[in-house]
Amino acid sequence: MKETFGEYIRLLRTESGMTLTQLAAQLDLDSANLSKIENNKREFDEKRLEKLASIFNLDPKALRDELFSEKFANKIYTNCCSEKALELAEQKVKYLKQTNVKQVKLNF
Amino acid sequence: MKETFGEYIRLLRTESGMTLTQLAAQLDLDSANLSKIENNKREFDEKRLEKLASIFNLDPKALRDELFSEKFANKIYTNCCSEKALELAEQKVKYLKQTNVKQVKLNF
DNA sequence: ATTTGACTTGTCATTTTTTGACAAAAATAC
DNA sequence: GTATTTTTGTCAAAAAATGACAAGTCAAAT
Repeated sequence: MKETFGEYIRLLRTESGMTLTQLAAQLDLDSANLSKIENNKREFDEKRLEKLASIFNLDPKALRDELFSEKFANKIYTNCCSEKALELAEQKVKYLKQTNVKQVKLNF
Repeated sequence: MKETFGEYIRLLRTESGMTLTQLAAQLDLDSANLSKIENNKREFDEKRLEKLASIFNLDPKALRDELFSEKFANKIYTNCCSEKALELAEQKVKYLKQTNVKQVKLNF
């Protein structure tokens, strides 16, 4: 059972005793928007992943997986597709890697 | 081992002896753009899922899962995040459902 | 060799979505 | 009370997806 990415950030932030404004500044972000992120009203932008990781001394790779898992879960939750999509995705990743399909990079 | 969504459409189409133009017309889509979809250069638009399912007599639910799994796999493949994200996503979906978090609907 | 039909690729204006920014309202602390 | 922190709403600007069309390749048929 995992919290959302926003809840995770909030946890990290409050544990380290920072205010929204303080963390937002470090992330080069408006505090109002960080608030929305923590409350699942906005997505955390990929481009701030590295900075977030370094602020809290987290493994950037792991954090990236956290962020994308968030996006996947969100997709499933709000688009009435089943968890089966996740299993299928696992197969597809294998297929893509094996065949080296040139795939366009899409933005979620 | 699964083909991409585009390859799947192409399979369905050629098996039923249709041309790009014919299928595109049924999907209310430009044939050039359908070509791109089949070649993984564009995404298939969600709003055409129902129509696609009915044309080929497929289960709309299953087709939807196929489409989203495609998006997930694509994300992982082009964004250097690991398959771990899929497992994490599974947990998160459970969490979201359990806590009924109000989540914004985001577009991938 | 030319035509025809099927498919591919590139481009671009329009539309849609996301983002950053700011103001103002709640909530919380002092 | 006032100050600080957080939340919410809004909106213009930026970014991304989409539809549309022109021009290209290729193979088969004649």
